[in-house]
Amino acid sequence: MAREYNPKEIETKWQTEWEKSGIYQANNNSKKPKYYALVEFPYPSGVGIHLGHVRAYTAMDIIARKRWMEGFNVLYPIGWDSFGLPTENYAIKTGRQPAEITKENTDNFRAQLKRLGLSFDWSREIDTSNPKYYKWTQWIFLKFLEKGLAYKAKIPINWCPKCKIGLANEEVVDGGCERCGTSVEQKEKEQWMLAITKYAERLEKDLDSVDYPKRVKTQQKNWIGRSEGVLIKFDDVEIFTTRPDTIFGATFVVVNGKEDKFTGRFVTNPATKEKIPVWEAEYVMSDYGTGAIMGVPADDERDMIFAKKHNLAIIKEYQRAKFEDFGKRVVKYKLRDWVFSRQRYWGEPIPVIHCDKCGVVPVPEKDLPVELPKVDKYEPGPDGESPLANITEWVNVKCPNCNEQAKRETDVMPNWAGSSWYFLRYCDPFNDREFASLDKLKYWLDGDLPRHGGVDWYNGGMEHTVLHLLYSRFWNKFLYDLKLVPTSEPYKKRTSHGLILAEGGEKMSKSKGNVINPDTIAERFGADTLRLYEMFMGPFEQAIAWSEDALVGPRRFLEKVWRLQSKVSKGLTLKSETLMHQTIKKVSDDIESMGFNTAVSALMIYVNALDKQKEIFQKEFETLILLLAPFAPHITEELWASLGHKDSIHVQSWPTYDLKKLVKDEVNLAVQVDGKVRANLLVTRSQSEEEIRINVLALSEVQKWLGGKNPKKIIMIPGKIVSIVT
RNA sequence: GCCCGGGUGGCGAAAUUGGUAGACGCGCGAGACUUAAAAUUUCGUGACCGUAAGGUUAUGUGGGUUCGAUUCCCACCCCGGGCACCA
Repeated sequence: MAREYNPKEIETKWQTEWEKSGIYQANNNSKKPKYYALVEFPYPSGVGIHLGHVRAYTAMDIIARKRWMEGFNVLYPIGWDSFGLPTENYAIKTGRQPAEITKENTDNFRAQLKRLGLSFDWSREIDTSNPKYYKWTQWIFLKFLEKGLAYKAKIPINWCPKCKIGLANEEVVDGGCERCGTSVEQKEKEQWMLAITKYAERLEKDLDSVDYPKRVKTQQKNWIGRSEGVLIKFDDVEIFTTRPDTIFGATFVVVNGKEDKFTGRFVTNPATKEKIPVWEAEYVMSDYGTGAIMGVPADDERDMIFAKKHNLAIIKEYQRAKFEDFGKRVVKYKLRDWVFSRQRYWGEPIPVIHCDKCGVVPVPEKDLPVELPKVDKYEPGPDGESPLANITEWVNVKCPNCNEQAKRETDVMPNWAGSSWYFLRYCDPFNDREFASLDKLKYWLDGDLPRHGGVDWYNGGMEHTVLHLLYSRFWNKFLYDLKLVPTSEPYKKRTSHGLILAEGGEKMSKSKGNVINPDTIAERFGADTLRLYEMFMGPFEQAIAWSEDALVGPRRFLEKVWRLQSKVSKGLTLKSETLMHQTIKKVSDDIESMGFNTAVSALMIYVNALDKQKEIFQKEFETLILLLAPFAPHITEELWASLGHKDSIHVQSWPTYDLKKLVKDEVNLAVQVDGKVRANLLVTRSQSEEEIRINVLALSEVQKWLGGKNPKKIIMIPGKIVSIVT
């Protein structure tokens, strides 16, 4: 009697074994071709990993494992994006140090991820809130400052007048402060900015050279919002338009304002020489173009609505102008510069010093990192400054230039900073002289092919396809211009996974109490079942609702695979040879296109066929578990060992298929009469079209539906369908 | 409001370039095994009419193109993601 399938026992056993042997460690000096597979590193929140992490990390794990089996030297790293607001808020609530909370959370995350049997190279773990890491985040900021791309500007922030604190958009609920409900005001504040708009053109253009899904490219393009137009002067009001050809139809001018109102002024339309009114309205954006537009109601839907609402003139027929008749061609972008300051504690301190004499002085490189001091209280400064402003012994320093009394900058960076370059650090995670050595970056990012270089495959959430992706492309391009990284684009290929929703289709959230802990599931069903289920549950790119009931399907499947081993015998004749080759092809192709649900389904079909056989030959069974290994690494390792193999299944070669053995000789042809299937006909590959045509017309069902009439037309699609039109 | 996706049985879904809609799995029904239950296993399972053979109908709604539409086009409805200080 064979042993029962006991996932808990074998999963712990093999996880320990793999950790000991270090089989997933990337090699910096390998003769094999390299492969860099990347997933978005998690924000280590207090609630632990969620099902979405399992989905994304398992998917990339399958790809990484397949690459190992295909003979690549794989880098599949992981780390922690650990600065951020929730940890700071939790620290305020509990009176504990954010660093201490982060340590607890990352320890928990690490243990949870390890229990899933992911093939991460844990020897390269990084953490954005570790001073050894953020030293380099600060260093990169100083480069931005040095090149004039970091600057200060007055920007309105959300301000709670009662708490005297700047609020994140997320902390504003229905226009009020999340904590006290007081109406939020806009307050102008000096903020550090990064000039991402200087890179707008390249960020847009270079999308052509990368392999991103179309919808991701479209999202990025729309966000950058490139438009070609002209600047035209209506007297002293300069407008921007992408449709200068419609200028003869312009009956009013609109500038940005809080509410719709007539300014009382008139300006001259340079085309018609008519005097037209200047209005204010909210629909015209102050920070796009010149903040003023010409209103052409006949050609623009929004202008039409505005004209009708306020009884403005509408000219329906007018002369078309040439593009540059009345102004000069310019390119404008919707993209705005990046507000890089946060008046918070738990982020990278911005490494500059303010000196009355010298102005803004960068912290010298030898003094990096500017470490976060420990604090006891997180109250903001009197004018809404960061809590750091209250720590006088930290704030007061000598100016590195003139040695006079000076003050540290107390703003910290946004959470996006650390994640804008982390993929570079993985290539050389413990370097203390540079953020990463160019040699190592060249090896892992294909330095010789700048147009095609970068991380080989980067998967992450749909919710990051605009901001994080754009920010990290920007940082990479900046570093590329300084010749510090080898490729102009950071990621060769990007894919995105869909969200996992709660049962019933709602978003999972702590407040709704519908969050499912992957640990509980792994405990009850096994990590292999959880992995397999998340791959099987639906299309990877789409949002999907969790269903606990459906979990038993993959579990039963694994038990069936487990039972098959008792029927394995040595033998040469393969009973399911065609199906075996089809399965190899289907699973191999589907993994590449992230069609994991159909890959699992193909494995199920193969297993069902093997299950019906009296005996299974070793090659049929080994092919099965090799194909299954990336999905369910523990059970397949155990079965592989049970067959008597001494080395791991995860270092074996990926199965290959024989093209000649993929197709059967006979095909079932559907026969349609007037668009409806009325009969079927079995044909062989050697039969001619004419022969098939005669056989089809001789079918009794076809005769019946023709009712004695002659067909007008017969359309033949080889191997698929014959369509008869009467 | 703006930008990007999606809508197919009781449920999750599949369907190559426009070519037999519903693979695979869950659930459900009937049978086998069992003292019984669980597990396993066999068969069935979109809806409607019919004892059956068979027929009709069906991919969010309405229209169009086509021998043929889940797939292409137009209009509408509903759901999800993002909107720059959540990560």
